[in-house]
Amino acid sequence: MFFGEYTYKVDEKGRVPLPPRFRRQMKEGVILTKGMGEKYIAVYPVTEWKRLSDSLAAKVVTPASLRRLNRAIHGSAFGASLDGQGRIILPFSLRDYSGIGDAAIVVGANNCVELWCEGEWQAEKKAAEEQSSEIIENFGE
Amino acid sequence: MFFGEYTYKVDEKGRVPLPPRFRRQMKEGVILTKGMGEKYIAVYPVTEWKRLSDSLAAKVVTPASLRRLNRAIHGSAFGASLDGQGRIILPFSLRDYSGIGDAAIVVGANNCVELWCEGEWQAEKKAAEEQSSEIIENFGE
DNA sequence: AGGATTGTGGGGAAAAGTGGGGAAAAAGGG
DNA sequence: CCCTTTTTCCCCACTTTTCCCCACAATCCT
Repeated sequence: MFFGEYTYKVDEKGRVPLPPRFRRQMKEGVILTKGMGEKYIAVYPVTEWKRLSDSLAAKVVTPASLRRLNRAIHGSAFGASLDGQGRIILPFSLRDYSGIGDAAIVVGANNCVELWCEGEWQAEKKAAEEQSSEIIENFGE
Repeated sequence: MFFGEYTYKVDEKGRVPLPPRFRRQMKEGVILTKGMGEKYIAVYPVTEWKRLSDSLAAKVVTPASLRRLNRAIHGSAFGASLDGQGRIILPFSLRDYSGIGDAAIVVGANNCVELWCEGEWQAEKKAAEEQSSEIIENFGE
């Protein structure tokens, strides 16, 4: 279970530290992918990734749209592991996609960790705030 | 069950004592989140937080808004535990959000504890006072 | 009044953030 | 095919921050 919001620098080599609390669950390595929908980088522990990947494989036989999703997800996936300081290296293609420059917002999102650039993250938070207030209002029913 | 209103100082390191009566229920650690709607910090015992988190996951249906709500809730949640003196450390982002400076109002609110800054708390109390009479009138139905 | 508990503050050890150097591996050219 | 150049990756080191413990003073309870 991941939660919390942290800000880290990205050094010249494209390395980003992950919060110490997250590291134990990522000892076995991680998978980096493009986020779905919004522009961020998703970081899955390998065990969690396998779960998702398997559940997708079970459904992928017929529908073309699912095959396409499957291809998109796996095609842009990178394996990575933490170095001695608990950092991962971001492939350039993902850094470019997400807009992350020399700083990254690291967000715990339950079963995965998300990396955002400052601007996109602010916009997302604002959007979430507007949307969630209405969800919460209707929550009692 | 938490109730009562207390005022504590926040020291230079961002530490706030919790009332001794609350501490036993928080031995296992707590989760700090932004309050919903008004600007305060909510403090949940971990067991209570899991209950809420689960019931929320069960209710939300559509994937897009689920992702966003999931992110909003987990992203603004922080784990913490009491030190030897019964204090917790407030992350800077939450202190900033709530407007809490060097003093905090600690309010027991049944299943969680709320931390308010002086100004917001006075405004909230006043608003509650004006509304409460009519709320109570309609409560039986 | 005395003891125990609590609010408040600070100091020191440990860990985390950040940056850089060097060895191994990969790529490229002769 | 081998040597040179570049890139990658791992380890080391420094600085800052965090966290845990101890200490004093005020308050509450008996």
